[in-house]
Amino acid sequence: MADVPSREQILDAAERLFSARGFSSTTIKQIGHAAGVNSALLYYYFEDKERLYRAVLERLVSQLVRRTLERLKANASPSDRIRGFIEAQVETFVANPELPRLFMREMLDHHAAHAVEQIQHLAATSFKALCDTIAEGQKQGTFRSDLDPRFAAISTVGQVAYFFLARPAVRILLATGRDIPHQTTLSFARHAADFSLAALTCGVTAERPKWRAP
Amino acid sequence: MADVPSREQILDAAERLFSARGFSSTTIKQIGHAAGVNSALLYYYFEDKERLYRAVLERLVSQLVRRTLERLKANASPSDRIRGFIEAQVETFVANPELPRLFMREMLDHHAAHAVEQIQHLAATSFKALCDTIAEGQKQGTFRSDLDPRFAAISTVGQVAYFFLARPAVRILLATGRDIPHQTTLSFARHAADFSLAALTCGVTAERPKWRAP
DNA sequence: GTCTATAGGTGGATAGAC
DNA sequence: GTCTATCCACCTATAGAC
Repeated sequence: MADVPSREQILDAAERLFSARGFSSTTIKQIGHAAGVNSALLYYYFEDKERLYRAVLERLVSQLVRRTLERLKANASPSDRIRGFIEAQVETFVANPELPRLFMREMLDHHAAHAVEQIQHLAATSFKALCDTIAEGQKQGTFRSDLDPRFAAISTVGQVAYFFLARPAVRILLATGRDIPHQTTLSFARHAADFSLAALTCGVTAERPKWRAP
Repeated sequence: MADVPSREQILDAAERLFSARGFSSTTIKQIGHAAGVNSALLYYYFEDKERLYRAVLERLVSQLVRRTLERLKANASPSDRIRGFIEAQVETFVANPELPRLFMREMLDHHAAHAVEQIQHLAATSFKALCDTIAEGQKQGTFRSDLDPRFAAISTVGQVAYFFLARPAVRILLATGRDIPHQTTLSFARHAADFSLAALTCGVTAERPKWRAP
């Protein structure tokens, strides 16, 4: 708490506040206070509020990309790699509960956007790789081929992301207390993998693709 | 454009702006301008900015609840009702692109929350009803019984919600232009129903449930 | 009902001492 | 590097004329 450089403390505090309250309702003074430094100091390390925000996003996104790509490149069957992808996604979200929220906020705000590049990076790497894995499984005959692999990728990622994003609704539905127990999160991770793989492998036959690029 | 009462115009403008920019970065003056009235008039119709926000949320949530419940109560098989639910969700989101965004923002902000009641209402009615439909399908033997119906409901709702929420990422992945064509949205709706039903019906046997309440 | 004008407060950012 | 003090812009909300 004491020996951490101020710059890091500022980034950590900003990460927490931006994801909890969003960009515009977080004030420079709040961040300074949470980081235990004077708010004027933020301008010593960062040009302005927006640059600070971008620095926070970059740290987080690179982490997610790295972790998910690792698992997808493993030398395993498409099914196992998809399981690995979902595990990596959940692990990253558990370790960094701010990430999905901050990321979703950024997408919601993207019209007045700050960080479209990060989103593009994520979509072009991690998301794309999942997509390719599904397509490979289809080519091998492991997965049913009448699904658009890109749609299937959205479904796979979406259900997990939603679990973490829609916590208030999820908590009510699961009737958990103020917090969702870690065990429940792990159960859902397993469920999500089962659900996606069931959908992907259900009724596999050698029929030709029915979907075409929209 | 001319004969619409000011109150409605204000609500419409507020709905658009709040969902596009969020609560705190939308200003009273922006809303007044977009509604074509003086910003001071907002205080004639609404006590303050937050009450206006709540009024917007209430309108939207009641709409979604009504539409989805209609379909789930129809006198059809669980599979058909789930298809109907997804269709209703997509139709509502298409007709009201602001809804999912505003709703997600509200969930992200729920720590400093304005409208927890609406979220609870939605979770306790629409979401719960989907859950019950899945459980019914399991009891009938149509759906595999080794899935937690609540988890399956989250997966079902989540993939559709994510498609609408993560538009910047989806656009890049699908390589569409600035907008996602309506046809693509319809295709995804069909996909989502196929995906969920495949996952729910895959390998149906008379085995006993493997999941237990978390 | 709808407007003009403005009070009162807060936020981002800078200057400059230490 | 870190702080104090402060400027200016802008935002919510109100007072009061029409």
